[in-house]
Amino acid sequence: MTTAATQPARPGKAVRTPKLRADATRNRERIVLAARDAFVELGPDVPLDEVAKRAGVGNATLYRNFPDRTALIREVALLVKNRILALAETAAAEADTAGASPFDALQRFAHATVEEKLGALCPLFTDRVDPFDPELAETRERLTAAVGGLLARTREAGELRPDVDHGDLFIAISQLTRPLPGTSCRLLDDFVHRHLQLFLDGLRAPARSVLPGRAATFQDFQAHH
Amino acid sequence: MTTAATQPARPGKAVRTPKLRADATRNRERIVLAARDAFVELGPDVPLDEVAKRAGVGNATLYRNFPDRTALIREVALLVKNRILALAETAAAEADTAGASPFDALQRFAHATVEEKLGALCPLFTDRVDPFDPELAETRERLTAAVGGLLARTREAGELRPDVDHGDLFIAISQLTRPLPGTSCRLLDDFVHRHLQLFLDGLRAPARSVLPGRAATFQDFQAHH
Amino acid sequence: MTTAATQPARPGKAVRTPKLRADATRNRERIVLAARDAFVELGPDVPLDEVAKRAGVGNATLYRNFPDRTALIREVALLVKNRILALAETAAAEADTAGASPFDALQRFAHATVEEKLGALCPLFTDRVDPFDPELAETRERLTAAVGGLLARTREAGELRPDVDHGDLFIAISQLTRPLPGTSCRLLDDFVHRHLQLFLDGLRAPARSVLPGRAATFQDFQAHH
Amino acid sequence: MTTAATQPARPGKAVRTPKLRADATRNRERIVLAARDAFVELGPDVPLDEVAKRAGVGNATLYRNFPDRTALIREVALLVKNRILALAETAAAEADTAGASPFDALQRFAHATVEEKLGALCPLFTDRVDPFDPELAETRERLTAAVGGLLARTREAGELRPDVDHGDLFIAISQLTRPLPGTSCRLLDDFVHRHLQLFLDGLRAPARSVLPGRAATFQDFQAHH
DNA sequence: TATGAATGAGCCTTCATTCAT
DNA sequence: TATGAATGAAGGCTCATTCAT
Repeated sequence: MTTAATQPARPGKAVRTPKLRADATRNRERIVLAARDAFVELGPDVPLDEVAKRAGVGNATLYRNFPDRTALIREVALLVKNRILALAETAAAEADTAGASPFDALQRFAHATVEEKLGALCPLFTDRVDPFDPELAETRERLTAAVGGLLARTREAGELRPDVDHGDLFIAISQLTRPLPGTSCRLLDDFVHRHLQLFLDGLRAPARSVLPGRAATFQDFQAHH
Repeated sequence: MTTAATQPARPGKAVRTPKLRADATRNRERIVLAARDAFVELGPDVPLDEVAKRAGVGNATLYRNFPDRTALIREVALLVKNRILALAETAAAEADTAGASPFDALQRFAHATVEEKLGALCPLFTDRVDPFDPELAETRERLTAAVGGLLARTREAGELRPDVDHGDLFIAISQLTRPLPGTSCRLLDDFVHRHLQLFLDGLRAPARSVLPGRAATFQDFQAHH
Repeated sequence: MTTAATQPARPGKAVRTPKLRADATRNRERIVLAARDAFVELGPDVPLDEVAKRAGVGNATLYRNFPDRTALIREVALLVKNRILALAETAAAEADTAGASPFDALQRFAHATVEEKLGALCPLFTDRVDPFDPELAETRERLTAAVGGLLARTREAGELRPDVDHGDLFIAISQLTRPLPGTSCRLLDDFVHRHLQLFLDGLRAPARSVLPGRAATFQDFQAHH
Repeated sequence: MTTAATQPARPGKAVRTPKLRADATRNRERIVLAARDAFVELGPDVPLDEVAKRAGVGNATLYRNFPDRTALIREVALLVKNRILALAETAAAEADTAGASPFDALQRFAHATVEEKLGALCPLFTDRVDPFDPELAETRERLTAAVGGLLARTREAGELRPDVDHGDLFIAISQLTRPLPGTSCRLLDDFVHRHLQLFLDGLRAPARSVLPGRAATFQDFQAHH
């Protein structure tokens, strides 16, 4: 989806070009996946040589594809956000199903993002990706829309306290699920879902307190992540 | 002779004897405070030269006082834990006041730990301090006792859901209030108290869900922090 | 594929394949030789940056090839021991020649080791190389065998006092020829062969004294060097 | 002997001055002795703080007495040379005793210098002390005279080969007894006297070889040590 | 004067990034 | 294009030397 729409019809030398491009694309993907895993396991300061080794490519190949760490992070961000977008769209659909509890869909979505390592990867997104990057912006908008729909549906069903917004959800999820640096995040995993659930319980209507500050929007989440 | 009990009453030359030592002690303190702030702002990998610069001393002076990063972290941990201990003891006392709501005391304590940067400093405590350090152990025990009393009181008052323990509180607080590395944590501060409050709302009795896993004890918190 | 046996007969592109590797190998060799010379001239604590500069490479290149000082020392040790082994084997052959004086061969060998800087490099071998390193062990065994044969032959010829062994020879040679640290060893060279000769005169049968202690074996030499 | 001839007769304030001077002198001596031992055990690069600690004084006291490492080395050199001078004078006297073997006296002297760590300390003397230092020069001359007499006596007795001189003796002794850097010199001590004896056997008349080069004088030894 | 503390310079090592094949 | 190698710029830490008490 990233750099896809290449001319398949061109004759001549082009016949060999797609072959190479397939290889290159394969390499790109392996690097991005390796980077995501390395970031999750070793933290955002993992040496890029380590990423290259995990991807099974030379370090220079990594640099050829991603001129610097920021460019690689951008790709990981895109990957993760797209996967979370898919989860959000699924959850939104579930929430719209007749007879279903929108809050249940919301909860499933929240817990599912943990598996996508949203928390582990958030540190990457901070002030290291261009906030005006168009492709990221598009994903962001679609994610905002999907989660916005989900929340709206939940609110309409009277299950969500009215004084919270998308940003509150995302910021809190990413905070609660963020592993300690240098720790293989297994340690935390024992309690992540537990504390996330406590937070979700706090989101449920009726509100049990008056919240300080204002509701966080997706903009606020972006500002951080 | 090492630290405090210098003759307060004696005038004259006697005041000059501890003078140099006073200077050194002052330096130690400045370094620890600078370290705490630097850790909070720049994360646990902040160059020690940066800490020295902030403290206004040469880097070797830092190394003279703290042979390595671990020793410095230990001192910061001690400082922070002692300050939080004081907060916990205050809160426990408030909770015992007739007519007061123990949960209110708990909430005030939780929000107060944010100002002490509990979350910012937790990453330091992980596998970087000796878990058997006696001084740290003592502080830990006193902290466990104080918070344990506070929670017990709250539980007895029927304000706390029964399926949570100290560890849940500390782990979640430290996660929710942990700033992103490299971010001046002002960004997060806008929402920290808000999301902490949502979590506290989730802690209130009656429980709104069945929590997965088991209650986290202070041991679990220590294992991480 | 690693080192040598590249197709010598094949023309064309095949010659280019090992090219880069040849470059790297060349670099390794330059580093080892530069290290040997630097160790000889400046002593075993010479800054590795100095070695890198002499080799004409960046310091990180040195570290890429030799992860630490020990690894570099190991390579120098191997180089020197192999060169001395060659001398010993030559001398052993000469000693076996009919009509030749085995003691003369021994003396030529001893003086030749001076040019190989045995003494200059011995300090490196002490407790800085793994005593169980297999490659070093093999060289050591072959060296022991060659010199042992040479000494046995000399002893049989009645030219060597009977109360000495290999270790006495090696320890004394390395001591007598060891330059002062920080001294370009030219100063010493004027007298090294002279004093070595005096020592060799002392080795000659018949013994002119009763030696204290016991004969030093190659093990003893290894223990030091 | 170094800074001794202080006016004992002066009245007035001077009565307290000698007291202090005695203290200071005591400190100087302790520092020099500690330095000698530290040099022997840890090598010529031992941190001066280590020397100060061994001497039981603050590091600044060391610097007050010896402005830099060179000055301290000079004092150690003086101390050691004076002690060896005493040995040489004793040996010369023994050599002159009717019926005694001058070569035996020479041998005893040579072995005795080992205990004075001549070899261990020689590296200090190299290009780190001023060759024109008058006090050192005086000691040197007296040492030359004493050993010269001893050698002359031995030569006259027909026990010493005629083609060697003082320098040969001193250079070889210091080489043979020099410990490996970083090694507590116990390791070497097992064999030092043994190899020194072999060298002495080589010195004995009649000469068993033609020596290369020229006889080394005390000047040559000084050039190195 | 003697001392503990402070300082700056230097070496080892790692890592992001570039180069040559 | 993909690769292994090379590079330089930091950061951690030690030590000789100076300062302030």
